[in-house]
Amino acid sequence: MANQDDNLLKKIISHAKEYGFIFPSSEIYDGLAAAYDYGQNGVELKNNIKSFWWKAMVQMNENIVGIDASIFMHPTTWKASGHVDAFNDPLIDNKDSKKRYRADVLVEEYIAKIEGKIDKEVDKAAKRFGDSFDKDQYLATNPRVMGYAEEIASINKRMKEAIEQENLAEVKKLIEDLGIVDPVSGSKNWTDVRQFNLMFSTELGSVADGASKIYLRPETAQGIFVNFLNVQKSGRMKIPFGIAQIGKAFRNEIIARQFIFRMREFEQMEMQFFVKPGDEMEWYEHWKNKRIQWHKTLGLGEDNYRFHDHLNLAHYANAACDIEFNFPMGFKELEGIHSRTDFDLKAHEEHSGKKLQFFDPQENKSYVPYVVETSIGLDRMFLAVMTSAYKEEVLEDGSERTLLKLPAALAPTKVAVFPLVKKDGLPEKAHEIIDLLKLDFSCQYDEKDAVGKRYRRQDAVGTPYCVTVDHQTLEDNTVTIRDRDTMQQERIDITQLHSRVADLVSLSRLLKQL
RNA sequence: GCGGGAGUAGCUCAGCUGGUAGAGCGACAGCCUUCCAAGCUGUAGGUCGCGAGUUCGAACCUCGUCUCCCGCUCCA
Repeated sequence: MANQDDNLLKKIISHAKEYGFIFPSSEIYDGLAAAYDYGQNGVELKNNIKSFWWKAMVQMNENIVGIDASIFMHPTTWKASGHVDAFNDPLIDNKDSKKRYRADVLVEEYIAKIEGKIDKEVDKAAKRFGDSFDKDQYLATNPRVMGYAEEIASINKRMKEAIEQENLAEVKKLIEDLGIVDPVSGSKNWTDVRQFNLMFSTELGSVADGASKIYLRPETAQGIFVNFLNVQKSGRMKIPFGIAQIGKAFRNEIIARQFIFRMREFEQMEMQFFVKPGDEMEWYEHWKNKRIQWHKTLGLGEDNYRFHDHLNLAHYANAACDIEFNFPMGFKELEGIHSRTDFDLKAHEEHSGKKLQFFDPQENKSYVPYVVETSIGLDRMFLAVMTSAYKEEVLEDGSERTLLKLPAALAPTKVAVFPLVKKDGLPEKAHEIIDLLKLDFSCQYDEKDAVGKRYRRQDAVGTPYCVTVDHQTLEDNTVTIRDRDTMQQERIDITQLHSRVADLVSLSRLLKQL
């Protein structure tokens, strides 16, 4: 099973490359780890996924609007969001237990042990001296306690200096000098200390002293939060309302793996829905339902989805779940739905000094709204679509075909048009048909090789419909239209072609089902 | 980071105990004119991941290095 699934991922990777969906980044220079480029078919599929999401979220909901915020944001944004403090850790691994620790935490724990010793001395002394015990005086005069205190001060000083100078070798040396052992393995077999920064930083030249270090955003959500007031005021938005955004985000993952599933540069489709405090659970349930409905409408297979409720909640959330998809490597997170409380807006109020509140005319008072977030990984969605679409079929005659059963509305090419043979005016007629269709649908023309081979080529890139011009076409203006999945053909009049195709491949057909 | 596997044509791979590269599919051009891959002819495409070393000679042996895949670790 595992092997088969490994093979499936490998096949999808090869297929994606061979047919222009996804290429390894900078391949001619040996590639760049975990970065991928979307090719000519990939970009179409990706754009179609975006479009389906955007229309489902923004166009279909009167109270949701979209924005496109800058990737660069004021550095304080990330202090407010908690990203700067929470993910700037010196990490160290124990080679025997294979456990990873925060180096500063190991040192703090060591200090805590010494503090424990001081406390013991204090307790002992308190018993000895009885009522006349003066703790402060004892701490200031007892030689043993003073020794401990000095040791703590010295460790703290070394640690502080090392961190400030970003001298990771010194941090390691400190751990070695202190003889700190792994609590699991009991060994002192440590790796070097490495700084783990979740966020990519870069320099912004023109910003004044000290503030020139800025980050590439690790999530798009903050671009929405900092624009909460702008959108609410300028759009005259009333609670409850939402702000949607599609955009790139960057995370320096410790390990980026599994094709486009976990990349350091990726694209998110997020919507933050602002609600009245107290209503958040109702809306959390609402969006759980809405989002799973969106997925199921695509028809990738209902069994391929499941919810996973978070038991350990993040610092900002009071409820959270994932929509997981059955990827080749198993069920993995595809989308997150989080009830983020008022954590973010409050944090931005504190750091910016601006009121980020909504005045409720009914209640005649202002409040900081609560937020329900839906956040889906676009690249992961792409992989989910590819995973469910990739099929190897054995046909009745024993021959095989490889095809992508993409939802028609997402397919990079909607219609391929072929002349049965490339003479007798058939190619010209085929081009006329393309001119008729290309205003609304992405089309491809192909006259090379036997027509069966051309069908297979289109199957491989997921084109849902192929139209073939034959000699009869010249007589009665009809063509055959062939369905990718069933390989069945139907002969229809050219004048009906446009409306027929529109009906089959349109996004609105899916949107109606939401 | 640790452990395992792998890098040869666009894809899948072969290449013997070392003798300076092959196949199938694919692509392109042409022939044929045919409604579901595999008819015929021709063409293009590889400093065998990269760098050293051993050797008269390295895709093959040695060392180093890079990249990819899988598992563990991390994933607000």
